[in-house]
Amino acid sequence: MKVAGSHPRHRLDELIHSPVRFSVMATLASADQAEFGFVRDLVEVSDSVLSKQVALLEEAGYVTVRKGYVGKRPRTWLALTATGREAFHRHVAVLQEIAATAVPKGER
Amino acid sequence: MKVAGSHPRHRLDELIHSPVRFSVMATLASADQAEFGFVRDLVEVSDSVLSKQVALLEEAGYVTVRKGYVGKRPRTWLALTATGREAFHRHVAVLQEIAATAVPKGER
DNA sequence: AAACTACTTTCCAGATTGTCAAGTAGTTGC
DNA sequence: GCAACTACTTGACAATCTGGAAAGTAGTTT
Repeated sequence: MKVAGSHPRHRLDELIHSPVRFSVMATLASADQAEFGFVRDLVEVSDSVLSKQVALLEEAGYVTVRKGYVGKRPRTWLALTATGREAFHRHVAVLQEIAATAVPKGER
Repeated sequence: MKVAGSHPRHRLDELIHSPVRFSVMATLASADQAEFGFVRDLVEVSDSVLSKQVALLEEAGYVTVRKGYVGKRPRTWLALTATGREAFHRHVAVLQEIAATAVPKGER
């Protein structure tokens, strides 16, 4: 039965879909936590872009930002929340679902 | 060795990344061809959105648009080009590569 | 001849994204 | 002790991008 809003596309998480945020989430998903500078260099974004995108992810409750020191130098650590991890996995599952779209023969 | 532009994110195809176009490409990837109306209903977009997005994919050489008739009613068929199919598969591979980001222990 | 089908195109408003420059807060070098 | 530097953060701003609404096109049916 065909229902409005049933295409998996509607279940994509817009916040995660942007390439930068997707990459940041993927990075954090593979580690308990990561330094701001490490993520910035790995994902290859500017300080300002990472800072702003992380603020959005934090607002959404997907990422936590912890500030501390390494010696006397300030350092910021990023980590996924449980919610963020779930949202990321769900988003990836939806992408796969879309990518694997199967149109039955006869229909087209 | 770490090189500028090496994060897989830079290899995402911006044209394919948009949810609507990604869904359209996925649909076409699973069939030889599909009717405009079929794709519109499956992906759940308006005529105008599908028409515009398809025009972009056509310009890029990813999709071909064939107009014909079923009886006396006009009908439009969409299909991926070989280039479009490759671009789609490459894009999906890059998404998987990002999703599977592995940060070595010790680094973070 | 008016309505309808199957799109296409234009106008437009709102949201997103990135760059660049300036700001903050504390630290180090001369 | 003050200018420079580190590690971000914030603000101003321009460039898209996207989608909705509505009008347009071309041919068909009632």
